[in-house]
Amino acid sequence: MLKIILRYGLFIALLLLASRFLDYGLFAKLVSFEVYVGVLALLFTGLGIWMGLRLTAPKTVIQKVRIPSTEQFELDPSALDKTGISSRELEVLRHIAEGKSNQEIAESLYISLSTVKSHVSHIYEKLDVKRRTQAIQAGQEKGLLP
Amino acid sequence: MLKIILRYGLFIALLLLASRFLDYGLFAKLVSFEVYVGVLALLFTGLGIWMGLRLTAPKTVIQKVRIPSTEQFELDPSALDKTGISSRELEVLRHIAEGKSNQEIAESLYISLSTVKSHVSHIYEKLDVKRRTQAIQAGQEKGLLP
DNA sequence: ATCAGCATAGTACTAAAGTATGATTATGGA
DNA sequence: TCCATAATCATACTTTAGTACTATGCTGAT
Repeated sequence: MLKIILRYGLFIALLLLASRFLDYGLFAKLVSFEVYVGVLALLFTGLGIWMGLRLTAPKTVIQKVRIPSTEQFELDPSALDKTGISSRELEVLRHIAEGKSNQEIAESLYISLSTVKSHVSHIYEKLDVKRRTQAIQAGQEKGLLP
Repeated sequence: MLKIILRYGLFIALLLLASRFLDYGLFAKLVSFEVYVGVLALLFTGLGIWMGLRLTAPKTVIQKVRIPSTEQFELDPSALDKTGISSRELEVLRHIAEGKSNQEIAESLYISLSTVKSHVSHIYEKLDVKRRTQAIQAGQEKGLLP
């Protein structure tokens, strides 16, 4: 940010220096003073636009960051007691919400498919649902999932 | 957009006219030519920045619209074009996100199970996923689902 | 008028998901 | 210490989900 401003200052200084050598006097016979000012105006307007975009670019980045995160999720601690979901079950539930298959969850957690199925069934009982898609919904509503 | 450009053109023209009356001659005894050019440069740079911001303002508006969508969901219309999801497919996707089985969706929409499966498969292709849980995720990320 | 895409439906198959039951080990709390 | 519960695993089974075709009628755009 500061670098850009410094560079820009340097650029202006250089232009002013240049104008001392290539000043209006040289163009006086070619173009009118008005045209000279006009060209200058357009030149610096373009520069301004470029600068403006450069300076506001960071804002865009901030907004790009904000959209995906939509605030940071934090687990509702009371939800665990209310539902009776254990820590391991919560872990499995999170993997379910990420769209993983039971097999993939098993591999992620280094446990067998049977164990995952067992956890999953318990989760369904505790959340009072019948399918994993419903478990995702229920988990979100109860503050177990983002 | 065009209005802004026209207004800007008019503004330049007025400035040029003004420069004819208040031209350098009047300031010659007060400031050097370099300073005159410098002031002009700064002036038009400022104008350029303002213009640049004006011209890129629509981008900001789009982002402002997307942020409150966290509270009240409204479908991102461009998401349909981007993904190629049809209206019927979107309907099915919504039922999936509600945790319904294919059979239940079929009954809700008064169509056969085959048709639901057909829609679901097309949804998976278009969202580039393999399971309904992933479809829910993708749908939310792409602005198709709340 | 043709053609791409949508919505519908079917069959046949494979792969996951889900249910039921039983068993072992470890652990924290009454 | 004993017991409930969590975490693990297994087997056998049923139900859904998902894939891969094929097919038909309809509509909107070229």
